[in-house]
Amino acid sequence: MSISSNYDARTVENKWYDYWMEHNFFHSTPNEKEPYTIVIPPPNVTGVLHMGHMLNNTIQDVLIRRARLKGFNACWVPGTDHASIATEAKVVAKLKSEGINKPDLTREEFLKHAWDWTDKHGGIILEQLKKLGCSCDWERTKFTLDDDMSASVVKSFVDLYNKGLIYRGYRMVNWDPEAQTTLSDEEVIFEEQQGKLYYIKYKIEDSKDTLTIATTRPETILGDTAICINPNDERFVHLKGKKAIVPIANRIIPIIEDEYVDMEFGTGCLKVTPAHDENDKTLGDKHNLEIVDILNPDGSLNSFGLHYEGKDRFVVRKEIAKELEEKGHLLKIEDYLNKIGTSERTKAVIEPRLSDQWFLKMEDLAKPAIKAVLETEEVKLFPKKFENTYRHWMENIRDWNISRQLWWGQQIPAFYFGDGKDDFVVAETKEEALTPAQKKSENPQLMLSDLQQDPDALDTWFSSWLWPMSVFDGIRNPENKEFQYYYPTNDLVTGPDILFFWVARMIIAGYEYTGKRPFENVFLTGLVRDKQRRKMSKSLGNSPDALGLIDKYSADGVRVGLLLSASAGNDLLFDEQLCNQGKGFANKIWNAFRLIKGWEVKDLEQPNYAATAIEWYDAKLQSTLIEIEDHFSKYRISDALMATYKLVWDDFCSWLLEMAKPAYGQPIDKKTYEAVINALENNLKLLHPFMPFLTEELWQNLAKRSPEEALIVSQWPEQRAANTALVSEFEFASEVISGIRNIRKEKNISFKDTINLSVMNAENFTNEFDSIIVKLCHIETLSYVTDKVDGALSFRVKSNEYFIPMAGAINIEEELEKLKEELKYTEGFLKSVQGKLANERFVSNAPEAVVASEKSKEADAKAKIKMLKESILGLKH
RNA sequence: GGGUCAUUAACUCAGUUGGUUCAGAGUGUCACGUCGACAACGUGGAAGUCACUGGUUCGAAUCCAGUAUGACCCACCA
Repeated sequence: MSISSNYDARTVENKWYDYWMEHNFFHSTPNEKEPYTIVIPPPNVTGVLHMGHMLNNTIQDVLIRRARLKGFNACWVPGTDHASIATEAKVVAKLKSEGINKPDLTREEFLKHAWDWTDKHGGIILEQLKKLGCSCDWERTKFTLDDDMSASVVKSFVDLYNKGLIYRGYRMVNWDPEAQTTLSDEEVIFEEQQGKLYYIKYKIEDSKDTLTIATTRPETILGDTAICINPNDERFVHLKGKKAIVPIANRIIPIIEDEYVDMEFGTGCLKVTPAHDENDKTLGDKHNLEIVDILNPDGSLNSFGLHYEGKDRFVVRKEIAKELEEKGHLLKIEDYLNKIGTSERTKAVIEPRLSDQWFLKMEDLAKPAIKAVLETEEVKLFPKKFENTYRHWMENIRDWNISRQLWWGQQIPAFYFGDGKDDFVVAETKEEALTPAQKKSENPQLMLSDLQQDPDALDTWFSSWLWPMSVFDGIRNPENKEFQYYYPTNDLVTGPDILFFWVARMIIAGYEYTGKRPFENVFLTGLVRDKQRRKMSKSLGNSPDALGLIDKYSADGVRVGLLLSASAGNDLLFDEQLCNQGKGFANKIWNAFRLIKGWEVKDLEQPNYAATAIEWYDAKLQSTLIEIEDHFSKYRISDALMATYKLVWDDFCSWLLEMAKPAYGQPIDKKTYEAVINALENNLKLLHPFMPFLTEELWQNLAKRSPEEALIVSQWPEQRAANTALVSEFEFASEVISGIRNIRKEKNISFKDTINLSVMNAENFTNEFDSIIVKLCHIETLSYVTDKVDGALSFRVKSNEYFIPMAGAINIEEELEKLKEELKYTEGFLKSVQGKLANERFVSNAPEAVVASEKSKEADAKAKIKMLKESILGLKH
């Protein structure tokens, strides 16, 4: 038989994914087993896989596959998000490229286009996740705009409204002039930008006096309705009670007084534009100022902009500065660095704008969610440092603007029957709205056709905050069997960038609707960056093509590469090189398999070395299992992988296989063979969550297996007490082996030549490993001696001394030098230990165990010094 | 402006409540080795005043204070 020395992942990966699907291994239904549930952070329905998705979905798959192996009923619910603003923007742009303007379409026509777009591009990302090996329960795939999901959202809106938590208010909101919708505070990203501060001179009515204000947005003077000064500012006493004239507009506005004005900043005079600034709005309300809104929804000026009407705000800014200058109103312009709010999605500069919107009161809702994370720890964040961020946001939470001037999303279930401020009712459907509307309007003749539904849609996050519940229909039908079984879910894996958008709100919704946490553990992955620490982004072009990587390095290789760099809680610097390491690892395992498969098995006596090797490996596996378990419990996925990596590469391949393998061309005994196969199978189980494809391939190649015996549904190795004594004895033996290898290296003794070894066993070390030492170091005879061997190369492990007789090869000077070095070091070490022990405060204050260990160090060092001195004397003679 | 976190080998990171033989890993690098699973390999080596300055302690990478640098979060200063 011949097996290629290169592992061919491509055909293998497709084959096993199909096999798993065919046998329905990803599908879960409630049963008597304990559930382990993850709901996917739903990616944008029309998005494509990027590195961030690859990372967090690989982690989820690792967790799910491990849980499956550990005997849980593992259920990973996949799905996509309708991403209202992002998707609507894409559809609008696409229509525009076809010469269609959104305002020319009816809602129904537009939605038809949007659904066409979604059907065409939707779900591509889910197909890509399959290539990555994700074992999602595809039968449960959900979309946030599915009928049942939307019904849940509408139901919760009505419910929260009836509880008095949702209200409609005329407020200052964040306006995105490009998408022409409002945004929640969280969707506004502040960016530092180099701007200018314009100093503008205003005339005072019936006076020759002037005053100067400073502003970064000179176009807004057209919306000024007052000038504000600090009442304590002595510089402006003469202005009190006077009126100022707005340049260009020549409107007369009052000069008001308020301590809000910072006398130190700018000129000490503040222009008040209540329509375009939140603070000014507050001032305006306080002083009953007029509100002059100068902007159209698209960011151009309206009729209050006078001759600038129809021009964009940024164009006007330049032109009005020029006009002010020409008319002598502009004193100076300074460079000024300030923070500008921009839209998270469209990047457009946000305008504060007054409008009627829907809000959700957050303060009381947040309380149980604060408690769960910070007090009871019912919900745990990993890494823990995010608890501070969470606390800060939650304790300063503001009401959530949930309405969007978009069509793509759940339409707000509010129905208007008149033009008055309160002429509406909230109900799940228009039909249900009718009776209450008739009552409220005191008009029993009111008909369905008289009701107008609010045109706005809900914020996407107002649907995804229900996700862990709504995917199991827990909002509409909380008593259903599935919801009762799968909820609360176990782990949530997502990025810290949506901690507020999504995670915190899910916790809030979970407690509000079920009184329970939505999940127990939140693992916040780092952001994927490139080697220069830059964020991966489309515009920088530094984000590798996900599928291209899989094609190049195999899905297993990419998974390993990503996880190797994903240390807990840190951003990860992605380096393609690591995927290559993953690919190399797969090849290493493949070749170990090849070696084993190539052995001829016979009914032979098991050699001593093999028996010992196998016993040791079993102990090593057990101690590693404990270590892996610990890493997983702390979500240190990369450490768990590294522990597995070392177990397989170093302990299994480099040690066990070298120890157990028969001489070239010789057969192997059955007992050893079976034990090695068993060891390999255990390794495959540990590796499976990280490298599902390769491991299933080898598993199925090792034996003929029925579908029920597939690796994906096998059992995680049983954990027993580890024989730690054996593990540490082996470490001693491995030091002996290294010592011998070192000497071979230094003296250029080829591995093909046999050598002899004499041991002066001062440590009384077990001879259990002798047969292994003989085998791995190609030793002719191993003997124990009580006296030093003359004319031999030597090395020491603790106070044991090892001799390799080598006529003519000994350089006395060199050997002496080596011994002296070791002596010098050991003496220095002894001195420091004795120093500690001579310190009475140490002896009396330090714990007993620490003192005892120092004493044994002292004894060891003394023994070694004695031995070294004897050796030096021996050589000198 | 407020806050959080970081700073350990060339790179990426571990280092649990201060205390086992002079601080560990992976990668990279260097030397040697192509033979018998694998050169995507094997064996071995080099490489760190634990950012800096003080302090607490018998003992500090670990605790405290300050400084520097960086990252992130929050915030309405015109």
